[in-house]
Amino acid sequence: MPELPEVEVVCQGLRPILTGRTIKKIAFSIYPLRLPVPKHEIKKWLQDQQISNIQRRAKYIIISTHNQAKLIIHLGMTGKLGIFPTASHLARHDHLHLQLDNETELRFNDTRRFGSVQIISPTSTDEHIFAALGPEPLQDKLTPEYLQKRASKRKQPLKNFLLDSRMVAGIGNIYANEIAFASKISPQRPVGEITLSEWRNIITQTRDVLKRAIDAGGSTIADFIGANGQPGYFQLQLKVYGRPEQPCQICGSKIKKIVMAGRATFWCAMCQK
DNA sequence: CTAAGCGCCTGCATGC
DNA sequence: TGCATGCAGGCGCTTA
Repeated sequence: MPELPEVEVVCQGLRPILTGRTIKKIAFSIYPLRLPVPKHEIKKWLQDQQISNIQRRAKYIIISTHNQAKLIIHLGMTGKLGIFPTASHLARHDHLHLQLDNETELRFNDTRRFGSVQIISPTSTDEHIFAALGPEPLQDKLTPEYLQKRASKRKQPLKNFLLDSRMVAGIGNIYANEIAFASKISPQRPVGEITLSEWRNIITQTRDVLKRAIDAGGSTIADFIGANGQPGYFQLQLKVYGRPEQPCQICGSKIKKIVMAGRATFWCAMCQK
């Protein structure tokens, strides 16, 4: 499910619910996630701590506590977070639950276990989890000049470049496709030859696509808080992703599908050059 | 340094 | 009905 907009919606939904709550009890499943779960450290730093804030960086969810610890959750491909009554049954693939001081608990469920749960201790200045990440697409640090510089002399296709979190943070396969379409640039165009004004437009389109997706997901926050954790009706607005052989909404020619960097890639060969 | 490929997992749709 | 195959929205590691 989750790319930047979905993760942002999750953070927005969790913020008013979790902020100010105290973590009373922490438990884990026996299954490993993609990275080793530091169970002992998590209990050590989060037990009986009050939650101070919920933030997002790239696709990471950051749950901060008053002792300056940070719980870092990545949803991977199939991760979900939800709030449930403490008394309710755990579901298959629930891997972490944080019992709160109001008879509810936060549960992390991840079928494929591509997600991760990490902790940054209060004393640590080590933020290596985030060290290599490029700028947030919705923040001012992302500029046309920056992108042109990172792209210079590279032959890498635009779509692969957009998917590289070291260049820009948080863009996944769906939105890389949608951004290339909105920018009218082929996903296969080598980034080294993209002009400054094209980069300016790519940034504009990126922000537009992501913001509209966040807004669409935002309307379903109430759903996700309950049982099913399925944010987002933005899929109804997707122009190319998942629409092979269907007519382009701009020119009517058939949407093409190929595989790039091992990922499904969709585009309109008429509109995107 | 860049760029591509693989593996980690489960579940679902499809075709025989 | 069963079984094999391919595919899925991420990302870190290895290889060239």
